[in-house]
Amino acid sequence: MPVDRPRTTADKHDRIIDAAIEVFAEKGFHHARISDIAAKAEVADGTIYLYFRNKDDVLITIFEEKMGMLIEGLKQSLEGVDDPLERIRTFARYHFKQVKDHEALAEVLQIELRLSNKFLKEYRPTQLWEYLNVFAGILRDGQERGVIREVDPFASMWAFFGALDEIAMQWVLANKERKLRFSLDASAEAVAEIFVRGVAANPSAIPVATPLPSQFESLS
Amino acid sequence: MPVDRPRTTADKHDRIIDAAIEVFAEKGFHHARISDIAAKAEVADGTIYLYFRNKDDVLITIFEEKMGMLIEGLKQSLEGVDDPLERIRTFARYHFKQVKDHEALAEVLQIELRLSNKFLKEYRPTQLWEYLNVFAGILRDGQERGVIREVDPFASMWAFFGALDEIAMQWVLANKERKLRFSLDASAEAVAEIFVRGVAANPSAIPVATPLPSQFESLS
Amino acid sequence: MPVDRPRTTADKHDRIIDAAIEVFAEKGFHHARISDIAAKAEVADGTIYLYFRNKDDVLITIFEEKMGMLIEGLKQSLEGVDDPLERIRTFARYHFKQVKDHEALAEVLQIELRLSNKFLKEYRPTQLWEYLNVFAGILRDGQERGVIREVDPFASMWAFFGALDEIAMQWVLANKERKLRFSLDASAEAVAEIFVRGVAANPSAIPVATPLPSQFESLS
Amino acid sequence: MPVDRPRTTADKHDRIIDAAIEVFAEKGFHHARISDIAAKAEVADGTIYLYFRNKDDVLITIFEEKMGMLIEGLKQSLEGVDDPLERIRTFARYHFKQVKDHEALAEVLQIELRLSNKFLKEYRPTQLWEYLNVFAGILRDGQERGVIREVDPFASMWAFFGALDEIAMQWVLANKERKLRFSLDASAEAVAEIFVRGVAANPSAIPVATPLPSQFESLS
DNA sequence: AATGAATGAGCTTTCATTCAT
DNA sequence: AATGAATGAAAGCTCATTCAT
Repeated sequence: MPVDRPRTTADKHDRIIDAAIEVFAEKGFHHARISDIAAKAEVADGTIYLYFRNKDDVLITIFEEKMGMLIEGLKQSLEGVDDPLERIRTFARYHFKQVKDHEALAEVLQIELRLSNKFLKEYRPTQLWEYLNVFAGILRDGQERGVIREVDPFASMWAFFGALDEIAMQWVLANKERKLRFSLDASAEAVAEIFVRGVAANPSAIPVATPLPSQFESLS
Repeated sequence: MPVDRPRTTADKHDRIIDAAIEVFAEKGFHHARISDIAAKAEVADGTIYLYFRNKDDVLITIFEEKMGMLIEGLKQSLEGVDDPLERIRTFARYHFKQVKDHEALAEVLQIELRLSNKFLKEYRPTQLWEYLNVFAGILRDGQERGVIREVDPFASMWAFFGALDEIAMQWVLANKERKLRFSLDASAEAVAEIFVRGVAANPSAIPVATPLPSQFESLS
Repeated sequence: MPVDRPRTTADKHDRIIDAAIEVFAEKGFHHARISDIAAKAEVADGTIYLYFRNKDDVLITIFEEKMGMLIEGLKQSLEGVDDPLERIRTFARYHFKQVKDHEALAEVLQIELRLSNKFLKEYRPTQLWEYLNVFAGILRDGQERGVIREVDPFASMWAFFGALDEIAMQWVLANKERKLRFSLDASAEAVAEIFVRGVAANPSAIPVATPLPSQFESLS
Repeated sequence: MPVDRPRTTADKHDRIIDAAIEVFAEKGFHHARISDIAAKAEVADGTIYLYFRNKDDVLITIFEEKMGMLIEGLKQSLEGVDDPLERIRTFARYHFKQVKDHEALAEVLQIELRLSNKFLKEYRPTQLWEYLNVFAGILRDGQERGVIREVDPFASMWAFFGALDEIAMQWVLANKERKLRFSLDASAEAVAEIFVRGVAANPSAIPVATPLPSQFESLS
């Protein structure tokens, strides 16, 4: 019964991923050195290349694995919610909650990932589409039920994601610089409300919610 | 009427900017060499440093100068339009028209600019805020007139921009790879319609437009 | 009668030389830019090339002109001194006095000049030889008079200069760093005494001077 | 008994140092490229940076390691010599012998090292002080024995080194240009004799040596 | 599987110098 | 004589990746 085998277990893959998230968040993808990640994961530099093709692959893998988890979580969050319009709200709330709950990961996914040539220009983010397809599915379902008007699910889905993403981006950047952060919760409601009413077949039937206060003033 | 005055005029600044846009769009910011830009602008490498601090400064300057022009153009486009909801539609149409009309520039502003550490992490894009403030102004004006409901102008503005930007991004990326492009015109209408209804005080009064067809299928 | 012609006089040559001494002393020869010198001399960059072949030429000219003055001064200092041994002492005292009285110039001549490839490897410092020949002359004269023994004037001259120069160098470096400086006056006496006795035909006849105290302790 | 083991041994440090001495002597420190050194040492450019911080560090390391050896050798040379005055002569002879026996190294230490900003302005040449302290030690010992008069060991030490160094410098420069070289052996005796008599308590007791002929004529 | 020493490609930027005005 | 905008050469260093052990 081996005592003191603190990190021997072959969880090297995970250790590298976790180390990379921290290092990328701290120094940025471009300034992060493989040797930094290796040191933090307590493996040799070369070992990283047994698990990943190259530095970009580490970043991409972070994206894929974490997106997989996010998709799972999203689906779970939506499980108990039936009304398509309420599902839209749930989606927005879930999205921002993840950003708030996983700062380092959010920084990597929001910022560093976008700074990668490979990701932006060559990679097909299948996982992202799957994530967004959940939204398109909500719309299609709502359209079948007659709750949502005839909107193009694809255009709407990208617009929705763009809105969530931009606000998440601003929040992460502000958070990174320790500037006064605006409320992500309020943002979730605001964005959700615009889209709910924007796609609803009968927007007049939607009860007017009192908007949560205090938004973004500090940024302009 | 001077024919063939190849490089006499002291418009070196503009020549460098224009050359840089082409080179950045073609090779990407990171792979673009100063000497590439200099060659295309028909100046010496060192001359670029008489007009710009460094490579990043060239990129940032492209952003600032072109955004200045876009803001001007946007304001002109809105001049004849009175109805706040119609102004939202005009904004969206204008935004996408610029993307379509200036491919190289759009590629630089959509892609290369985002790949710049300096821009993303250090630069305060005042011009972007000014651009977006036009949208916030539309909302405030509409709220005063009672046409637009109580939405947070800031959150809405970022959501609106995020939606436009994401779709523009997808279009530019698809365009870059010569993949079948979806219709930006249709997207403009779709996004505009969501936001118009999303922020309208009385959405039921908005006539249902027949959505333009054919969206995004090629991307998924 | 021209009023207010502060710098119009065609003393540009001198203005450039003086500016260069200051700039070289302050930033070092390598880091000094021609434009720095031009700015301080209040002339255009190109103007410097009307008066000097290149940057090295400015440095060399400083050496030549200032050495010319030093040689003159040295000869004047020696004028009233007849005894060859005393002339050696006078030489040493004069050398160190110049170092102490002209800090910026000393820094340029002691440090920056030596850092110049051109000066060290290509230039024939005729002026330096003339300066040292004064010492060789003292020796030869002393030998004719029988006061100085059969030493090789050339070897002795370089040894003497080396000794003066090394101590001057240490003092300038210490002075530059604002470290506690040792006494140049005491050093003059010490070095002079070694050489006086070292070359004297009859050293026993030389009265033993009480050495000045406090030397160099701070440097080791 | 392995013949032909060209680069297997992990003596890369030494190989780089030796290559650097040759390259620095041949092309000068400033014109020597890292790739030149790497090629001569038969390692990759980057390998040099595994062993040295930068180009200056290579130069400084040459100084430190070689000075360490010189100090050792000096101490050995002095081992059998008891008389302080004779020890001074031994010091001078040793110094010049090293210059003559290691031409490339002498060129680097005499010339290139002095052309280095880092070395001249920032570096504290501890090893040099140790080398010179040997001389100061000789003086102190001689003073205790009453053989050497009351001279300041510090001033004398720098003067002695300056004298040796200047003559070595002139010889190396002349040697470099293939000009007629003067005799370093004769110079050793000449300089030694000046300092021996210069610091001796009883110079009259020193037998007059016939000076070695032919000095320096070719230089003036 | 793991290591880590070794590799080598890649390019911005400065600034002395020129020369048209 | 004077200007100063324009030129263009030149190389150190980093670090992702490899591969012998």
